[in-house]
Amino acid sequence: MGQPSTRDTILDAAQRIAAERGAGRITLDEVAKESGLSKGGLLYHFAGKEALIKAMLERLIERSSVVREEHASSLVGKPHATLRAMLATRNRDDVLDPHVAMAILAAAAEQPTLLDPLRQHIAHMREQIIAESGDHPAFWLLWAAADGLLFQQLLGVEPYLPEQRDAMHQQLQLLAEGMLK
Amino acid sequence: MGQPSTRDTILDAAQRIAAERGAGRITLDEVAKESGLSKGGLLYHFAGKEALIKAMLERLIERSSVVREEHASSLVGKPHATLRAMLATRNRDDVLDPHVAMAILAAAAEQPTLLDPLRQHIAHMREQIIAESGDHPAFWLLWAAADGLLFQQLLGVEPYLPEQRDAMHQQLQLLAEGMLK
DNA sequence: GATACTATACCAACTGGACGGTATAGTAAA
DNA sequence: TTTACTATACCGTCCAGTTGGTATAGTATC
Repeated sequence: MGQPSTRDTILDAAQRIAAERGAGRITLDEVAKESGLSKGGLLYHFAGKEALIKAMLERLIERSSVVREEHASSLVGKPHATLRAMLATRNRDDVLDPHVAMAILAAAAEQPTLLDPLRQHIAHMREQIIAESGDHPAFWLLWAAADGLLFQQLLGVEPYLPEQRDAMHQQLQLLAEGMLK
Repeated sequence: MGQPSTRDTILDAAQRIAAERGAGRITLDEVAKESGLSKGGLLYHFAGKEALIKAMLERLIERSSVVREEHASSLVGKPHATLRAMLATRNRDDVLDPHVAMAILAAAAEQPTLLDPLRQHIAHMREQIIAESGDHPAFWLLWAAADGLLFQQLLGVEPYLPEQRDAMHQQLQLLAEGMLK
């Protein structure tokens, strides 16, 4: 593996700030300092703050796709591979730091179009699942449950105990097995 | 019914701004103007912006509680009344405007303790459900699915089609009926 | 019933800091 | 000569919060 591109260095820095100091601390000045660049250098790579956040989101989507597709490829032959892979990899927080997710959420609150790349990705996955498994409401309900567990964790509003978290995801997969069979 | 208190007038104004102009437009100046008060007058009633948002959240919680308890009381005798009521009233957006929810989410991104009233409310509902129905992971999974549908709607990241939304909620309640028996 | 005082509910103007973005001049490497 | 920066200074705007004051209503006192 070669050294990361400057772009990635910047995105790493932005993520580090979000994770360690909170979503609200992602300012151009701070990101520049954290990435060891000047502000001018930072703005050379990203047209503005919005572009920076959008790039963070896009990288996140790509990475989670890689993880999911990796998992899906281990399920070859079995039915509902994409759906299963989604449910199985949704809770891996090595790919989505809560603080980073909150940073994107906060930005999306003021700029809804920012989530467009995500919406596109979702539409794509929807198509893939339909092609693989058909279009049944139960599938979307499983998806919603997975999203629910994720959002509850992100916002710290789980009704269950923290140590139950993994059990909840297992439970969901168990339920899915039953429904998909 | 008497005229609303100034506090409520202010909270109404803030919600209106969020709903009509977007979450990012809730500034003290705008809320003051919209509520027909001066900024000083506004700050007489709320110690600061955080207090204002917190009050919005608290009023939202209270209102949704009223709706839910109303529904629950129509289920007297039947088992799992609270859980059923939660699932049945979760999708009523007359009580939670998406933009208002986003405003609170955005604020929570920078000030996580802001959601504490919500966390307390959740803990309370958890206890109530456990007392009524016991502590079974399946219950929390139903809750997660309801939250998932809600968050997907708030963020506009539903995998299903918009016109399927109500059907999804019905589907969830159907599933719940099966699980709760 | 006039006077003094207090609490409540505001208003208008201002301050100060944060922050996104721009500008400029220069450097180093390929 | 283009690409990829550094360094620094600066601008404009937004916006939370402060300050010092006013109007009104009520209460207590003499």
